Amino acid sequence: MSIQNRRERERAERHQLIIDAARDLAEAEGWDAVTTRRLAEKVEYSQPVLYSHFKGKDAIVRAVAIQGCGDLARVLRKARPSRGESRLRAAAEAYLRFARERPALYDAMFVQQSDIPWGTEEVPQELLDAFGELVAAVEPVRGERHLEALTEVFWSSLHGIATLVQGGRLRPAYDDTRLDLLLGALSLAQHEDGL
Amino acid sequence: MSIQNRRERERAERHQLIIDAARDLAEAEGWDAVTTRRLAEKVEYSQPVLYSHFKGKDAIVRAVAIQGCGDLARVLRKARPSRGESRLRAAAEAYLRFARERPALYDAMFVQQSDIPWGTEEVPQELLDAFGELVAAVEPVRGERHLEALTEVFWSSLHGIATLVQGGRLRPAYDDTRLDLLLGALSLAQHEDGL
DNA sequence: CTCGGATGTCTAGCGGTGCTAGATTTTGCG
DNA sequence: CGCAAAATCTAGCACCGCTAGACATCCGAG
Repeated sequence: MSIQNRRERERAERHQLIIDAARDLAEAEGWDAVTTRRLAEKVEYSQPVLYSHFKGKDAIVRAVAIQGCGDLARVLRKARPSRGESRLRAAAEAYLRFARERPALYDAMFVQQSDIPWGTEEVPQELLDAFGELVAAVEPVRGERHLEALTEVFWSSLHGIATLVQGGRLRPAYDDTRLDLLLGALSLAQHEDGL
Repeated sequence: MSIQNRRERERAERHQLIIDAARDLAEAEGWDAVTTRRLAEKVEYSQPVLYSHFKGKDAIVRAVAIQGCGDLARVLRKARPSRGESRLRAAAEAYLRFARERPALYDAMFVQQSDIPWGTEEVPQELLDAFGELVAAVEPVRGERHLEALTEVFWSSLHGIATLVQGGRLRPAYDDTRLDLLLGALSLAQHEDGL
């Protein structure tokens, strides 16, 4: 009984150790550097141990991605607008900061294709949480518009900006103007001049 | 002299043959299926021939991507609004259709990271053309806003939608509503009710 | 305390990848 | 024809994800 528990606990710890090592290695050197050999060396076990925890390399990346969604949800929840700032802007800035500061993690979450069931069935709770935070940020400006679809537009725009910036495909000089324009467009406020 | 010309011509033809084969193979079976061995087999040469034309596999993908930008530019140029439709909508629909119908090509162009100099120096003309078409589509709704930055927002939103839809991360049921909301937000027109 | 089976871990290897050195064939000219 | 030069191929390297089977460790029964 207790022995069983100890083994399960140790196993769970090692499971998390693998996930952390994969994420750290990816953030330090990119996902190309995350090979099963290097990962095994980093956790100080041989390769087959990885496969006793995960079905394959993809499953490890998937685990990193899902936990990353949890991180993103937390970041968005803590993103509260400073005085005079809209909640929408606070969320947008937090989202883009997350993508900028943790590009490899963001890549695993939303760029690399994976068989995470984003569809209707069995969506990870972490992703629902993150999306829920975006919904909450959009709600104040929703007006008469469809809340979930509008949130998808908001998310898509942020995602597009994040990935195109990361790839060096947008001009850094426009970073601020671009965000202002997006927030102005999504808000119901009539586009005031002078910006 | 003439022999030289003939050789150069044959070489150019084979250069293009490789690019076409890579694109076709990617569109048929995904980029994972594009290995140097399979590609060499498809063009009926051995692997080293590929390396006499391109520095490496990345360079082949890059060539495919750049020519894809030319395709996109052409598609956007031909996208003329039907009666009652805004030019912005025509461009958006053409862009999303391109991404949907040629996902592998789109992936090479804007998702896979590459060292194409998107920055200031030496941007491929094809990309400038494509971006120019987007600028032209945005111009009518620009108002007092910064044209290039607004176009970047438009592009980013389309790109975000295209990639998230491709990854199955957005709900297909909202496809139409989502686009309506985006176009409504970007247009200066006050968001009319009933949609 | 010993021993045997279950559990856990490792070594070694398979078929694949991108890429390249050196051998080999083809080419075109004197 | 003979032969240099150009073009092309064969064969191999180091690495990849993954796994079968050998080996080590552990725990409980006698």
